[in-house]
Amino acid sequence: MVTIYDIAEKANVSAMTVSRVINNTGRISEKTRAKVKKVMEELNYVPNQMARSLVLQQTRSLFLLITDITNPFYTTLSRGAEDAATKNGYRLLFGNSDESLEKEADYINTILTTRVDGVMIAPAGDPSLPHLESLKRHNIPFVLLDREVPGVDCDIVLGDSKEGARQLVNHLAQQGHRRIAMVNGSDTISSARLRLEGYREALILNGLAYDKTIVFETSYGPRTDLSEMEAWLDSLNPLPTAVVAGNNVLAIEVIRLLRKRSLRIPDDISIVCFDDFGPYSEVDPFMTVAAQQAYQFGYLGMQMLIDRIQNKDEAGPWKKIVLPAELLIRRSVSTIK
Amino acid sequence: MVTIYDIAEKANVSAMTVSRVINNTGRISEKTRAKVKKVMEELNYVPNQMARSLVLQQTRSLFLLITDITNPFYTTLSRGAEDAATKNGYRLLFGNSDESLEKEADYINTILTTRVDGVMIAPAGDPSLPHLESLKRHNIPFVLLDREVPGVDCDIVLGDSKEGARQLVNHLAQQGHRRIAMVNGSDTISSARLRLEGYREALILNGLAYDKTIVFETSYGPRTDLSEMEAWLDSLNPLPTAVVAGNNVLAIEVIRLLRKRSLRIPDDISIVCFDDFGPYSEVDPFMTVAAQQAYQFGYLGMQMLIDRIQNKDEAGPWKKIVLPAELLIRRSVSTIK
DNA sequence: AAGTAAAATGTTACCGATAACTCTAATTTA
DNA sequence: TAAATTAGAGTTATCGGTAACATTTTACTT
Repeated sequence: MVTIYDIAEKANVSAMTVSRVINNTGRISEKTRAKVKKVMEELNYVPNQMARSLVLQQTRSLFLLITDITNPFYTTLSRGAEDAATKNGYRLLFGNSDESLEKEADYINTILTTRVDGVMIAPAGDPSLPHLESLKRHNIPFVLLDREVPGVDCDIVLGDSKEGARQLVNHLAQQGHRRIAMVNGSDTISSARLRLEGYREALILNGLAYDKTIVFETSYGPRTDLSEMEAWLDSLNPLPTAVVAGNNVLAIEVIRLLRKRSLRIPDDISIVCFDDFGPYSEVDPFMTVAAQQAYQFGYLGMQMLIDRIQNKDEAGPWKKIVLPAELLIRRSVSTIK
Repeated sequence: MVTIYDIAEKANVSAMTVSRVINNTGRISEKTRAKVKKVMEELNYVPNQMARSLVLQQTRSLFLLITDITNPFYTTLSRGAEDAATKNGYRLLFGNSDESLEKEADYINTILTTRVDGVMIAPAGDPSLPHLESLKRHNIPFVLLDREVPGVDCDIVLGDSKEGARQLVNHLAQQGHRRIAMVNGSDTISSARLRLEGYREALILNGLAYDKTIVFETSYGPRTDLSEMEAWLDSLNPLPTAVVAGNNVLAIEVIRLLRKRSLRIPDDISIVCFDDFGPYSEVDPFMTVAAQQAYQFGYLGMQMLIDRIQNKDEAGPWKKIVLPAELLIRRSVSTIK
């Protein structure tokens, strides 16, 4: 491995002079600068970021931890985050926790040991609290995405889950649906709680009763085994005329089960969900959704994070951005006379 | 920041003893070990990976560079890579080059300066050559994904692009299509060249002429401006009865343009493409595709990479894995009498 | 009880960079 | 022309760990 000492020796200067050329600091004569640069090229020199970070006590890199890399909500969010990070001269690294607290813990460990300058994180849920406390303890600035965690004060970007759920249910009610089921993410996740609340409130506002036997709670992430969900679905008698899914992944899984039973959508049963399907909705604009501004989640969150990092001393009040969801009416809901 | 020296002082031992406790190396009495561990907990000690990597000359982390984080082919591939990396005790970092040579160069720089142990990379194209040479020069093991780069010898995982394209065209021909257009990725990308070749060969085998005016070449990645593609589409007279898209992203963009013209699929025009849409095909199994084994790309590639890293000295011959594509017939192709 | 092997711990140097300070030669100023 | 700046370098210490070697304890032999 070529080091600044190798360069220094070959160029007949001190290592410090090489460092100055690399970083464009201090005073260097044009002649020496040229000489050093030439040697660097000749030897294919690449600075060692670890050595540098060790002394500088900063890495110029940020971390984005999402819970499902195959979910277009998060990949679109990632693009927003990436754009904002790059624009500000930061390197962005990604991690995927898979909605798992254990994987999240591993990534938190990576984050702490590699001393990144800041973190954007979609927490696995309320039990992520110790992970976030750990970040706090070690003074690593972070921004929460999409999910609040009780007991944690920080900058955060949220979607308006309650209002989004209300819109979905209102739409179904307006189309004449009276028996509306819900498949939702875990109760330990703030957005799931709010979506359930919105669902409930909208039911009542539309003169419908809330019936907890037609609400199924599970994980937001894709599961390998659908049998539990299947058992729940089979237990419903009569079948609901519509299902609200807590996110796009759940919607797909419900659809898979419905297809298995040869139930047609929307003829036999209607379905709506949170989050759009990225570009794939265009292939066939089928699902009626409450679309969230995924790109903005990432972009705005990243701006907040960088802001926080660069003004670490000032420590203004915590900021909270709430982005509204938009109801996109497509073909997955039937009208009931 | 708490260091091993802080621990050492408080526990009344030397820094080396602390290091030994952390790494479970050397001989330590149970009493000291317990004492040191207690102090580490009290002070919330987290090892500094940079300092460690600096002396160990290895990071235990790998890098995966993909070209489109919003493409389900790559996100599914990522999951495969992640699983294989985690299983082997490696940390995996992701980067997204967006099919851009410049962004790729930035990531290569990150890779070199951060001294990761190995890299899996879907190169932006043939012009990625210098980037890969750079990795070689600095002795960083890498595995290529999905795309060959002339002039580079290395381990690689490929899809059978030629055969996949043949299958798509054969299917169209069997359904009676005679005028089959193609929208393809850049000629600087090996998979695009092979897909074009497969398309061409299959045309001829089906007694159809190859007409280069109905082949449009562009980037695989999503573009913000569709006007060029639109102009090409408008120039086609008569309109082809079917379009083969070089990947899923291109298929979506073609569909967007066709919809804009109120052309119905498959009634007015049929479309097929390479790569499936991940779970989203389930929402509405619409598009007939040559599905690639995305997860396997990542998983097998990662295994090769780790193998190469762990047997760096042995240096066996370069390995090449070619994964077949599977034709999934759905509803986007009409039958012409 | 003295000698020795094994176990437990400590010392020193180094990984590759940069900050802070020092030094020398050239240039400016009075 | 001597004194004071200033430009252009170099020296040394340090970031937080670990390897290799050195040393001290402890346990075991005879």
